[in-house]
Amino acid sequence: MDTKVLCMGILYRQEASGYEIKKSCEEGPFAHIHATSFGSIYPALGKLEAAGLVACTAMPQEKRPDKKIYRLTDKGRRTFHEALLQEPAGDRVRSDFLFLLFFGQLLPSDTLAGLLDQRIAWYREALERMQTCDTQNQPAGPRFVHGLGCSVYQASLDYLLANRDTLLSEVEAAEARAAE
Amino acid sequence: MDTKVLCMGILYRQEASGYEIKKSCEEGPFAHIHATSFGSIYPALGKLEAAGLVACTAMPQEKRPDKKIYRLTDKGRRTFHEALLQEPAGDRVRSDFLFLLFFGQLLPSDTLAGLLDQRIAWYREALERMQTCDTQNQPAGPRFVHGLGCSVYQASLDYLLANRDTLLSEVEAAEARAAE
DNA sequence: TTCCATATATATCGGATTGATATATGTCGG
DNA sequence: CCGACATATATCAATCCGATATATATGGAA
Repeated sequence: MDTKVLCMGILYRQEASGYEIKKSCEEGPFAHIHATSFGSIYPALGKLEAAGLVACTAMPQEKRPDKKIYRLTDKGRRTFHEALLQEPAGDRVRSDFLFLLFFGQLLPSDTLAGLLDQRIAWYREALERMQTCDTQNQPAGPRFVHGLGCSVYQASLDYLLANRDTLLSEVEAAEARAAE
Repeated sequence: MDTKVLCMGILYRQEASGYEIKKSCEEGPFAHIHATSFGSIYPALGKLEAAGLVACTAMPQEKRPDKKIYRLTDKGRRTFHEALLQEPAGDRVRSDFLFLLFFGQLLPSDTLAGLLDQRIAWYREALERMQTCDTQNQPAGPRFVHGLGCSVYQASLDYLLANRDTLLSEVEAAEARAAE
């Protein structure tokens, strides 16, 4: 499932520019589902247009670069439906945060505390944003995924709050022993 | 934080071959932390060796290709400690499963049911494996990350079990309406 | 028994992806 | 007034992914 299918999925719901597609993957409904970058999106849109799966209208904007609005064609819609029937690949997660925590006992304890507090703040903000967004008028799929996301983030936050101090005191104790 | 740092981290704990590093990222202690592939690991080990950060011993094996055991050098150890102080990049998640669920109302309901049940089974197996592994003798970092992983997976599983039937009946109802 | 899937083990390659950078300009706060 | 941030597209080197090649052993199914 590559960036082309991701773009088709976003355009399935509403037309958008490359910039707006990126935003959907960062703060919008696809945040925390599929990370991507401009370097993937623009080439993907180009290929989709060449294949007749999306169409593009340039919107001239005063004092800004033209905005190129893409929308899915009928052919694109059919192709997207077929793509949804492919067997999904396994999740791919890459978390520097978890990797660093894994080696937490090698870090200065204040660095570790900073890392934990930063993450706690991040989860709080993410949850607040997610809880204020209106899901009532959405189809069942987005509502389900949204609820799952909230549950998982809440569980992460709860765990961090419950275990932060224990971890820090263990690491501090190890630091004190090493300083002897 | 690229594959080189990942390899150094794994080799920090114990020496290993490229094959074993991959296994650490799939079933071992780094599963669900940092996904990677042979195509990244072998070149990374080559570069680390060229830079004198790891050393390699070829273990001739009867009836099998030589096993190349890598271990971290002192220089590698120092470099790894420095790498841990770098600001971590944000998590990168890519989940075909969540993407498909998002468009659940476009899928045949039996396909959707299969998707959900497969995932439920996957979480159950993952949790079982995780709960049987001994964490008592591990440092604070791995123990903390392990506990976090269990909490998050448990929350996902609970949500799926609690909401599976609701989602399916909503999608089935939509299917019935469409068939009219 | 033969066949096939799985496991051990390294390695490479094309194509996809990342993160940084370039190019413009507007806005908003200090 | 300046720097940070937002809008907007685009490209590029470095890196990464997934498939494939090369060997062989084991264990289960047909």
